[in-house]
Amino acid sequence: MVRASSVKDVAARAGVSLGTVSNVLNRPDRVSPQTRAKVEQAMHDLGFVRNESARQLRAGRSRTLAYVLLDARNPFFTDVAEGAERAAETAGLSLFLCHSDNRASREGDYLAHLVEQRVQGILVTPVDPQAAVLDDVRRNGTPLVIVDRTRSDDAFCSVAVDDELGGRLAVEHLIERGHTRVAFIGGPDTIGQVRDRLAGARRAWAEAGLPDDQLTVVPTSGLTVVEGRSAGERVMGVARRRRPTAAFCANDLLALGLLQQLSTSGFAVPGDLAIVGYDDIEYASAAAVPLTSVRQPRQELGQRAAELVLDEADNPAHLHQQVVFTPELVARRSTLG
Amino acid sequence: MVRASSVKDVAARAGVSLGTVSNVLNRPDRVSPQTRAKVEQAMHDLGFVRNESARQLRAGRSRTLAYVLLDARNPFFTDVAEGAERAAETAGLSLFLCHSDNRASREGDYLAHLVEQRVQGILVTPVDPQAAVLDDVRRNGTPLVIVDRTRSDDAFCSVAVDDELGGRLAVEHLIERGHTRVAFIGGPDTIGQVRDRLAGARRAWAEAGLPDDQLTVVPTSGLTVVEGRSAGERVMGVARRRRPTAAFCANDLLALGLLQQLSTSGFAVPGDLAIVGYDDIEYASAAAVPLTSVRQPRQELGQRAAELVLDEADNPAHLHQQVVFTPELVARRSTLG
DNA sequence: TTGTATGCGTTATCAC
DNA sequence: GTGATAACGCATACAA
Repeated sequence: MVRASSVKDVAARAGVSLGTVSNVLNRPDRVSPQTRAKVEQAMHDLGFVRNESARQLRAGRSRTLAYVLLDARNPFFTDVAEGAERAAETAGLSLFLCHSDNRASREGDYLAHLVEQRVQGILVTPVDPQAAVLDDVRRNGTPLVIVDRTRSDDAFCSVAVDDELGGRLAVEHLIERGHTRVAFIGGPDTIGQVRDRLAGARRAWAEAGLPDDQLTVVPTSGLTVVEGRSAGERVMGVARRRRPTAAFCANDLLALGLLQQLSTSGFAVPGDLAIVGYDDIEYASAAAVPLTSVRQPRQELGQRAAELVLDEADNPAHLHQQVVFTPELVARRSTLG
Repeated sequence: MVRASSVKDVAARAGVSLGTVSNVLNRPDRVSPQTRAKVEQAMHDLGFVRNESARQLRAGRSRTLAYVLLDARNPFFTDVAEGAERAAETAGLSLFLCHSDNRASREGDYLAHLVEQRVQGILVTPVDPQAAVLDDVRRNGTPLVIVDRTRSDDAFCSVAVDDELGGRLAVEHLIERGHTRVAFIGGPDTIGQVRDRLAGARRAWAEAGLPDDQLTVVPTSGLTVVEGRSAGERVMGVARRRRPTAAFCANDLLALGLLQQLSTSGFAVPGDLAIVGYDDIEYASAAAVPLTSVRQPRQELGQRAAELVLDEADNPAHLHQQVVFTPELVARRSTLG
């Protein structure tokens, strides 16, 4: 096909005016059945497809949302995306995914492009929630919602999950199961999520009246399977009578690595060490010993974010809000034996 | 911000004509430094952002590519996307990801929207490579490349990996390691990839002069961890002297499930059963026993696909081509002991 | 019911 | 070096 055909071409072929073709497209009831048939035939013959750019230029707004995410490989984000997708579908919009791959430059490129495209709204899990690029988007009038991060000011809507509560839930569960020596495995503490989960854990520990030094921190340099294995070696290297009887991992990948290391070394889970993970990714329940984990309402997170961005786009009286979801503990064999 | 500002607004504020503003944007060398400074100042003051729709309407083409993929949760596809992303970045384009989630209807919606947007090109791993929706895209003049699937006709460019060769590599490796009773684990055989990998395995088996009935097929109803575990129970339930000494799994998730089942039941890998997986996903090398696996050049797949779609968009003499990449066996402890 | 004219924001061509 | 103007494809207000 040399050139896509336009309403003008359709009009010519159907022997009607350009306005009539437009009416067939947008107010078919105002067109007589015969004329409509003629026009539709012509559209079919020519393989006519609306030009969205022209439409959008005229309408002043587009029919798409976008989610700029940090890591497409992390099931957490794809689940969030799934929730956003559903909300978009309901609103008759398309959702495009943009993978920043944790790189600020790529995130910036995407945001700039999306603003130029005049998308209806942007969801973003930013590399840095404080970064000025986000304010630039706002200045240019594109609605934006921050997902799974929060920002000190309230210049944007945001949706997140209460990580401190998540940490608390994990540790309270372990305390209930009778553990009095627990390891927190996670890091680096530059990650806000890690800090908050640990803070919640500590608070629960203190409230139970347990001595500070029996909740030990085993730092990792990342939230990966490999780091989990290495942490496992450190934890199990401790003399038995001083060794923790349970571990709370800052995410499931760490927990899976830990689990692997233990079974390789002949330790029993939860007999020698009980384990709680975080995120409840699919692999958590599919692990050799199904993992107890803290579940975040991922799809709801995405769905709510999309709803907020649409409200900001449509509702002149829109007010920014910070939505915080409640996590939930899912108990499985790794703590229940 | 009530309304985004346009070149006209900028021109008014800078006290120049609209054409000059355009020159500043597109041919800055034709504008005197003073004028340019004035205009740039005005753009800054107003927070001017180019309207991509108008630009695109004028130019007749957009500056984006899209990849419509089946399953954002599968690391295979996200790696393909990563490769495409790199190629897009090199060409100064943005790549949008569209997640069809294996649903033909959503795939259709996305394709329609992308055609209306007049994107420069579409990469797609389709639910059904033969489906007519793909031809519709072509009829409307949007370049399209099929990724990781092939089609009987050659109406499109496609990039894929030689699955039959992959199956052959896996089985040849096991034969070299001295195995003479092997299980192929995978299914359902409605999936072309599964059929091809098995076909390759059978061919290698026959060429080695081994008896047909010593390559047994253990069917699964999906390519998941859970299915892998259940297959493990079936394989290891066989009396020892008739039991396979090695298994070739149609993908890594199956292999991981199998591995879990074995270690839970006290079997040794590769001592009691050697395992070869397929895809070489990240978790394969991070498994308790690192997995031997067949690696596909995922990023190259995406990169090449993007290059092909750009060639189709730019080059009038473009010819469709079917690119088939060669897989590679990565040997690790699960077969080497 | 159908046709005509206008403008959305940008770019490029052509005078000045 | 700068400014006026037409065109991209569509949707709408209005005229016929």
